[in-house]
Amino acid sequence: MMPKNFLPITSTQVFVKHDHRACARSAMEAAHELCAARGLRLTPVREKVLALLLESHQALGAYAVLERLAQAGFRSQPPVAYRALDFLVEHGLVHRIEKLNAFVACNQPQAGHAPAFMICNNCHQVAETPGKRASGTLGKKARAIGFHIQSTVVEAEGLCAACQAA
Amino acid sequence: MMPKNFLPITSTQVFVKHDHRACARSAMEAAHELCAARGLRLTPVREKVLALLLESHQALGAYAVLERLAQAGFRSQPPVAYRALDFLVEHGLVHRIEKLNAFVACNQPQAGHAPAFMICNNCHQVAETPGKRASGTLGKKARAIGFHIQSTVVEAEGLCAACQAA
DNA sequence: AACAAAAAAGTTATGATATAACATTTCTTA
DNA sequence: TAAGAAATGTTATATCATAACTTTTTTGTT
Repeated sequence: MMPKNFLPITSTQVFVKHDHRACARSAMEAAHELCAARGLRLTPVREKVLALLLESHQALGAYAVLERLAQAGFRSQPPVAYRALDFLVEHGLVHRIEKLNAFVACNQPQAGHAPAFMICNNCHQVAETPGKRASGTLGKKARAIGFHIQSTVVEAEGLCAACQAA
Repeated sequence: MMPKNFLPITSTQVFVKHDHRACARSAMEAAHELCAARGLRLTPVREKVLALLLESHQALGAYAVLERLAQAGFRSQPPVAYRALDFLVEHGLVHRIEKLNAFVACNQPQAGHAPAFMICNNCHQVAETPGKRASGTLGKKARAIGFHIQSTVVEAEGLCAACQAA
């Protein structure tokens, strides 16, 4: 179950000013509920990594995460960050952005199997949009040649509305 | 101009048996003509890297390319491979597959600005399909929020028809 | 409570991918 | 043929990621 006050942020909102405290808090609550529901353990490192990623809508590299973990008193070897990130990605609480070799918190843990991303090259924020698997040209082509899609990467780089204006 | 006998391979053909000699040869001819037309220098390393990638429809990592270059008598420092790959990618003769941190030769150098890829997890071949920039859900969403797309990454992993059968 | 099994975390080491920076050579063209 | 541009040579290092093994913590069972 989602928290009663759960209001998933939409890609529309990521690039504009919003109540980020509430945005991060509700995502964290959703993560806790999802883990409870599935019998997963959101251990201190895992929760901390998620919290770090929820601080902004920017993607963080594994070593940036690691640095912040160390500052917070956790161990500072690469596997510490990678294990937590792997767990969070595996359960859909965090997404990997291939183009950046970096990670963003998921806004709607319950929703998407095939999210797409918009990456602003100026403010470095990343918006997620819940897209369906292979809805477009690619999906059509895949069906045409009998290719069975298991996972997709869909990422657009460009400029968000605010950064175009400036 | 394309060579008169230029028959771009389509994504349909990549995953099935085809005359690969002809496929590679025509792509190389197309590359030469494209470079001639744009005043670009397809130097020996660059041509060799393209030839290596044209040997199969599998993606090669930069260090795999480097190894083969060394075997062919070229220098063996990373920048040798990366510079050639950068050149080829910049001019659309080769594409980078983000999911694999690897590179594939382009089948239709003249065509695409926003290609999409199907990566078979079994035979490791990669098919390119010429998709338009942001034709689907993502493009619609981007327009809706005023996000200006500069480039896209669209990659699907899965199983090609032949590998599903086996 | 005591134990065994499983999961997570600690630790060391290394592998894989990518680029910065500067020197030298080759090509182009005026 | 000299100057500038482009490409290549070379050294060093930055960045991203995982293998492999040990120890600790948690969980489930008796």
